[in-house]
Amino acid sequence: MENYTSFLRLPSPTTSANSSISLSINGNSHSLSDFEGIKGNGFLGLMTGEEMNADTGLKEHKNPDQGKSFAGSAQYEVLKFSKKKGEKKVRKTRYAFQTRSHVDILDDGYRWRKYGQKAVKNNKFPRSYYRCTHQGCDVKKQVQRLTKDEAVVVTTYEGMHSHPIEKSTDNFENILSQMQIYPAF
DNA sequence: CGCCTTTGACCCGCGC
DNA sequence: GCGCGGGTCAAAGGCG
Repeated sequence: MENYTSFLRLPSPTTSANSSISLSINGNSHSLSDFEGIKGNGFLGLMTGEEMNADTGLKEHKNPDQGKSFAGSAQYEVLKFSKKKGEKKVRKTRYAFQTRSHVDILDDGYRWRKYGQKAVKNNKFPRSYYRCTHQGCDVKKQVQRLTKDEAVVVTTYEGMHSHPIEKSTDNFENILSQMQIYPAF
C-alpha cells in the first residue's frame, strides 16, 4: 500500500491499555470503506459462528468466558530504515486487532513459529513474536495481553500473506486472507 | 525425525 | 557514551 497519506499509530502499547482504538485510514479507494465493510459485515457475520459478539462497543462486552470476540482493530504504517547502509526505507503495514479471549493462541489458520518473547514495560504479560512458517512469507505477528484488561489480547500483524491459508478454519484470519486488498511489498 | 517452543544473548535505535 | 526498551537470533530441548 503505497498510497497511504496518513497512518494511525496505536496508542503506545507499553503505556496505554486503551481498548477502543480508532480507525482512521484515508488511503485510496478501498481502504476505509472496504475495511469497515468487512469489519462490520464479513467479520462479524462469520464470527458469530465462533461466539464473536462485539464490535466497537467492546467495553460493554466483558465476558471472557465467551471465548473470542472481536474487539477492535487498527491499521498503521511503520516506517523503518534498513539496517544496511544506503538502503531506502522499508515501509510495512501493521494491523492490530484486539480480541477478547482467555487463550493467547488464536489459531487463525496459518502456521506460525514463535521466535521470541519479551517482557513489555508497564505490562506484566510478555509479548510473543511469531513468524509465518510458509516459505517466502515473512509475515509476522505479535501477541500481547493487556495488564489493565487481562481479557484482551492484542494481536498485531505485520505484512501480508502471499499464499493461501493452510487450514480450513472459519475464524477471522480466514477472512483476513480474503481481504488482501493491498499488494505485497 | 522434523517442527516447534523456550530462553538468554545479541543488536539497534533512541533519549539522556 | 551509556543504559534502556523493543525486536531478533539461535542453540538446546520438547513433543508428536
